[in-house]
Amino acid sequence: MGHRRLLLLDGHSLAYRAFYALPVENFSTTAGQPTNAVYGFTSMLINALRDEQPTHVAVAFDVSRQTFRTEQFPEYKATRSATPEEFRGQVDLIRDVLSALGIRWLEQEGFEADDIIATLATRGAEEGCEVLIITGDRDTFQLVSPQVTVLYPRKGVSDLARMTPQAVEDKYGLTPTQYPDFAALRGDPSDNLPGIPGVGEKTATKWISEYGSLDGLVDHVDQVRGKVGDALRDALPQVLVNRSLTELVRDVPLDIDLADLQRQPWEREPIQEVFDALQFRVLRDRLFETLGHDAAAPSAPLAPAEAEMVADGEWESWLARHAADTVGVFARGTWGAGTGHLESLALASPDGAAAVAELADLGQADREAIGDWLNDAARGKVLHDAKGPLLALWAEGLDLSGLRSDTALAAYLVQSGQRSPDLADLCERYLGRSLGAAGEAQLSLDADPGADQVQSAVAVREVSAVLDAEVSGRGASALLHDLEIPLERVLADMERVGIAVDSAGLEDLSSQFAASARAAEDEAHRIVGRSFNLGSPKQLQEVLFGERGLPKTKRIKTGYTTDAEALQSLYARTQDPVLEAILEWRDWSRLRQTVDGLIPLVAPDGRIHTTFQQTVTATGRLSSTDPNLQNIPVRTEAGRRIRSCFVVGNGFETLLTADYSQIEMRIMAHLSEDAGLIEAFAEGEDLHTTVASRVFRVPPEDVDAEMRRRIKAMSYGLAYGLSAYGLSQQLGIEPDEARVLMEDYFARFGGIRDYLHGVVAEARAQGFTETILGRRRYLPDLTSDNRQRREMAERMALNAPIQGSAADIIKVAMLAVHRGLSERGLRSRLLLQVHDELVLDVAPGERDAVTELVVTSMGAAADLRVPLDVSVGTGATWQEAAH
DNA sequence: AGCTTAGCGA
DNA sequence: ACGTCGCTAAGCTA
Repeated sequence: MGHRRLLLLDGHSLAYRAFYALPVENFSTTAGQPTNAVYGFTSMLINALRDEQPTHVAVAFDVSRQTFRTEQFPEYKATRSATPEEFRGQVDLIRDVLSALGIRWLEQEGFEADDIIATLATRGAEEGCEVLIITGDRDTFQLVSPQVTVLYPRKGVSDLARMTPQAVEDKYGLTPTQYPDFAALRGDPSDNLPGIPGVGEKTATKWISEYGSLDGLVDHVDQVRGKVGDALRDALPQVLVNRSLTELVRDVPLDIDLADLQRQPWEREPIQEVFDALQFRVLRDRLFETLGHDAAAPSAPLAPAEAEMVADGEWESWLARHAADTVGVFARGTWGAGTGHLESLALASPDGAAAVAELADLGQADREAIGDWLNDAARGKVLHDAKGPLLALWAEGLDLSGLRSDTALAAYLVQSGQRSPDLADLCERYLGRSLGAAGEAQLSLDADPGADQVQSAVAVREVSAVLDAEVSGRGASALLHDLEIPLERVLADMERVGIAVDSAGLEDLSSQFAASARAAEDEAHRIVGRSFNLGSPKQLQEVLFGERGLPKTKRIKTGYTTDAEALQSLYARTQDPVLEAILEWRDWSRLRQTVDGLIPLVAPDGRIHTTFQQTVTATGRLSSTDPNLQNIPVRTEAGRRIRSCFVVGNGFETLLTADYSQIEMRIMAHLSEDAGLIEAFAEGEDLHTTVASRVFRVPPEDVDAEMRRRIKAMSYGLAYGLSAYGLSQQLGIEPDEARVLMEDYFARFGGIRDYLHGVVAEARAQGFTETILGRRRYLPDLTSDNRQRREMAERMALNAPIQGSAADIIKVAMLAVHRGLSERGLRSRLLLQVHDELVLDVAPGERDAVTELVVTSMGAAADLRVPLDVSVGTGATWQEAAH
């Protein structure tokens, strides 16, 4: 066995050091959680792992202030001020970091972290380990020996003094064993240990070196002359108390062996997750760099598969021999914006055979053989993120049937909430193997250039087997195989088709919006009397709060907010005309920006082909990128002019939009089984008016606009975990008034309150929430000691089943619509999904059939305790089709 | 290049 | 601190 090196850290002391060394305003998450202590601690830890290369690591924490020392001396550390608010919670975050890194942390009731460290250091040294201790507490200097070194932060978190026996002597003129004697004489203000009047470090050192130890000094205490001698004799009892408190306990009962502290192979995923949550990007990269060089770290590469050379004309027979169920396929090529280009396909057969087909090199017969195989639904394939390859295949005139699984979709269902999984990550996680090690071999000349691809194809096969079992174990097989996988093809189709736009109309809007923005900008500059960049929050703050002396708004990281809400309230108070001009400029330039973002994305076919992301949201929704067509303006007249530029396609009769009305409240009614809410839907009148009439106990006709507005905000807010405070803010009423409103609401709709409480309790017990189709969202923070994190998780738990079930339902509807169109031989086609809305191009003569199909499909997508109401509109533009 | 602010949608 | 889920653009900072 090689040389063992044990690294011990004092969690609390280092966290405190970091907390005071790093400005909290520079270290917090966007959610406002301070992270300076976590950052500083983690940074020190990473540096130590890198520089010291320990084989064993442990971190010790204090449990509480009550220890055997406070029993002996109640004043011990009594003058320490209360823990600052910003520090609290950060220790838990440090523990999260340690857990992710696989590093053990220890605490023991009645003892301080120092005692645990002393115990482990003593044991380690006895067993022949080299021991390194990082702590901000100088009492540990007594542990220093030839085997034990203390690393003591001089200042900040990066400058550590290396305290060897020699270094202790150089600094204090004393040996490490003499140090606690010296400390007892000197006293320690931070621990509230009194010193001796007139005796400082100099005298204390002199005495200890003269008499060798505190015991020696006590034996000769009568010989000490002068006033300090009297002071010493007076204070002697206290000095002895000091000495016993300073002595570290070296035999704390710890249920742990040195072997338990051995460094574990690290897992990328939990580390990624924790560091992402803390928003430690740089630190994360530094960590991976550091750990990447660890001997223990990298897992064995996936066994390299030999790619067979398939001769010209031999593909049909190769496929017949090898391509049984289920072949891993890895496509190389490019794709996006509804199209693509395929370079090659790597195939990995279950019999171990593998081959690569370079599309450009294929003869006619081979191409047909591969095309037939791809199209044969009876011969199964698995891919990773098949939507892109599917687009590329289509662009090559090929197609794909028999997609048995998709590792990206399976991984998404198993661990949503994580960023979209790439194949290498999955390989690492589910096979414990690394992917891409073949890349090194590629540097040599005789390396097989297809090795990487083949390896990926093998990985897809193997990962898929593990993941599918995992999915099945969670009861999510139907969700994967009957919903997400078939939907992938529907989305590819929607992307391929795209939606037609009126490019000239967009160009017009761009110049109109630009002109209006310019006018507002000129006006703002004129009022201020000089030119400045309206788009710069920084300059805007200078102008508003500096030059014009307007009252300060809500604080943000970089000063004071200038968001629209704040500017409007400022305007209401000050009537400063520049605020109007700024807001107007913002509106126009935002519109122009939206339009200018669309124009370059219009494809040569006159259509915009967005990309739907199927594996990014935490709740199961789709998202849309390049461009995002799920946030095209609709609320203002000018915004709707943009919608008017999305038009019916050439050769089609009309656009059709269909949306669910109040789907989230309907899901709430279903899940909560609240009789009142179910009845309110059954009545079919205006929902918010009906609910308001019950809450306010007045007939529906007496519900005025304000009552309806409040109830609507309340109803929707509930699904998001709205607090009384939040409701009061939104409605512009007092928190007490909002609280009364909530109480009245729940008095009539108690089922909702019970459901909301229940969903959080259940999620806390199970660790996850579930949608009506069994889509899970894991929320480990529900049991966090950190209130902010816990409450955030609770709101997510309230919302996820509702938002996620709505996503499930419209996905089911999309499959039904897509299938219905093709089964009925209709030419109309799905274009867009906007969470609760579908947009279609309707072919001539198909309006009634499509309307019927869409309404039926959407209405029947789920069997809820309330009906699913669908409203439909048609028109030449997206705007006209709205209803 | 990455973070922050702002703002659009459901 | 105080309602969820997204995406994009611009300015600013390193």
